Amino acid sequence: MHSSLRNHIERVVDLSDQEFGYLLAHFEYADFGKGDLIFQKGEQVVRAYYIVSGLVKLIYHDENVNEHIVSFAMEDWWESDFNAFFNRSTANYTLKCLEATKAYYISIEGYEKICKEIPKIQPFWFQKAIGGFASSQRRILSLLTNSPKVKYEQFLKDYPTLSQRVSKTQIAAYLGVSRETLSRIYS
Amino acid sequence: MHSSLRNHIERVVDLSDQEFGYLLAHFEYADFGKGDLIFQKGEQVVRAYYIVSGLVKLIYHDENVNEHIVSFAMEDWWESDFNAFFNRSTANYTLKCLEATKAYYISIEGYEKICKEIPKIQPFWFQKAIGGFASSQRRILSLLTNSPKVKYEQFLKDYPTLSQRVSKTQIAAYLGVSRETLSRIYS
DNA sequence: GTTGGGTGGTGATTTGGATCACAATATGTC
DNA sequence: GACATATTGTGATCCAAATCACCACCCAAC
Repeated sequence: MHSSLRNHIERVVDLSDQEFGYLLAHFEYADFGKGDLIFQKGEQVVRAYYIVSGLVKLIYHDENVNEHIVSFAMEDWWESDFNAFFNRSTANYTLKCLEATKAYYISIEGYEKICKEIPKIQPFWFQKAIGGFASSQRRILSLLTNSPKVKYEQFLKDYPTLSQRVSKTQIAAYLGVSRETLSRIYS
Repeated sequence: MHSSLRNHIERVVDLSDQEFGYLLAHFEYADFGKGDLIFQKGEQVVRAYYIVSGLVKLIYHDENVNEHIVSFAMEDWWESDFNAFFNRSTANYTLKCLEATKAYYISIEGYEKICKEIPKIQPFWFQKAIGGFASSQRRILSLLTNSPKVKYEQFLKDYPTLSQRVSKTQIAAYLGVSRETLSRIYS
């Protein structure tokens, strides 16, 4: 259980048992059912989630209530409306479970406390942020550049496990392609 | 000259004269002409640039040598192939000047040294990273969601000054819309 | 069982935007 | 000044993908 989170962090920075214990004390653990909303657009308190098991999607609803997928996240990934989280503002996105999901979560206060008390963890967060930024840029380029077919192939290549757990409908929404077009690509 | 960089950083963290002096010693200053390539795809040493004046674009060339615009950057913005920079890998993108540009730049070694010697600067970098990530997500949503017209309107709203300095052709490439379509939007 | 929501394949039709083509200004530079 | 080069507008044509419309599943809930 914890070991998942600990291993995850220790891929970047080493922690003593004591340090990890202190860190863990700032997290809480939650269990969500399939279809649950972890947080919704407009909510005040946004937390950052480390997913132990399960699968979630971060979505944006436009004024026509169409749903757009900002990102997926599964085991060993972090997810949140990070803009809202770090700026203590209200959520712009909604986080919904596609599968039953177990996760650790932390508040912004907890996060800041940890950074202050265990400063050596800061590079860990920074690396996550850079990774997220880089993969967003990759996705932007894919959206700008690629045909639906290539977008889909790249998705399969980049996220082989994810692509087997998410419905084609969801993948289509993520790629910005209609469900029908996606279906016709590989048939 | 320096004051620009100093003000920029001090919007997030306060620095003593001594600290800023130490920091500045790790930067170099460069002057580029219009059309110059600051770095190119495939290059080994990638630096991070703080732009004092001028305007640049970060571009990606696909296999058909079509040019796609990852981002623009102007005064008071940072730019680099940050993935290459932080991972010490070769550039995936090319950075080209759209105007004559003056910039401070730093190597990854310099960056790491500063972080170590003046740890209180770390939140500054982190905030930049989060900001970049959030705006990338916004752009992804815009690409997924909006019509060319709305994309353009949002661009004008988000980057009023930038939109007056960049040619329509460049804006069209940034938005993922053809030059002709963009032209027809507002005529 | 049966009802119903989610999923996925596929045909027919429509359309928004790409592409092609050309003209008219700028802008630059030798 | 004159010649090349970017920039923008605009018409005509084309096509890839969206949309609309059905049907066939698969499962989960009652």
